Amino acid sequence: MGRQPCCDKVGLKKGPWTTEEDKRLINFMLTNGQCCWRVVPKLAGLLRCGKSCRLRWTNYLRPDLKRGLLSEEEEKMVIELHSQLGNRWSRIASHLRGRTDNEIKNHWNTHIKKKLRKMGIDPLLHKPLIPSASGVPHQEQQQAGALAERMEEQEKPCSGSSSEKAAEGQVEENTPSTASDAFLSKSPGFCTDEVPMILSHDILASCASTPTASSSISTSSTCSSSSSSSKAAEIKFPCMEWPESTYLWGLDDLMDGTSSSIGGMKNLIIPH
DNA sequence: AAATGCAACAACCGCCTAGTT
DNA sequence: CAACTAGGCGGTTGTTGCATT
Repeated sequence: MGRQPCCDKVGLKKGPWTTEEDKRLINFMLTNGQCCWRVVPKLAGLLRCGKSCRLRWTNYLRPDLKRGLLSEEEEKMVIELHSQLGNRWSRIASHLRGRTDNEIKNHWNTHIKKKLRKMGIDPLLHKPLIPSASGVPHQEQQQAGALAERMEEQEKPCSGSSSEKAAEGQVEENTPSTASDAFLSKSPGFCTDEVPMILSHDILASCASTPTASSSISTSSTCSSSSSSSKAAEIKFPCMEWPESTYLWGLDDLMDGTSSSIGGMKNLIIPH
């Protein structure tokens, strides 16, 4: 037989996370680090499934996350990476320090898509939009098919982790071939060669040492449109950035009045 | 000031892959 | 090797807050 089921899904809570739940999860993660998600809700005293905890942690509670809108540079990077990788948000996110796949996906759907369309660039294929009599949906359908073919071609040489490397290699080696590529190439100094990969030891190192790029950048260049978020940005916290909800209950509360929990952060293994 | 519409984003759902027994 | 699950990913939906009427 295989593993035990992740959760019985009976009596589990759904919907938005409460402050209390966030607090419990953060406390647990700080104390124990990331382990088997299946046991996290049980040990943390949460009526959530492990999947939900993982999502909440990776997308919102992780201390190394940047908050607020993507900067112009980040947007360019996303467009460039999307032109090469398609909707592979997690892979795109891995090139952007402190950003999650969910965040990038949302930003793409709400901001970048519109921007590109306004500029006459198709957000799917990164090529100039061609007005067709049959309407956009049909056109997009064709383009989606073309993209799929393109992606397949990119993936052909190998599979699994090796294909991942291949895709990344292509990102670095490809010359501008699409409209958005051309647009991006107009921006001097932007090059995917310079895109840093986030490795777990980077994160750990940044938490353990000096304030990171995320803590210095996010408060200024990526300030959120919401007033509450900018309120959160006013509060300084050494070497890591916490979401607004975290600020609300106070650091003493969160850290349990000890610095040992921060030390515990060193043991965290953060994916991406 | 209230109602309505829209935009942004957090969270869920379902599928896929890799790992375990 | 087959059966089964955990974890991860991408698509979609639901909720919330803001802007406009």
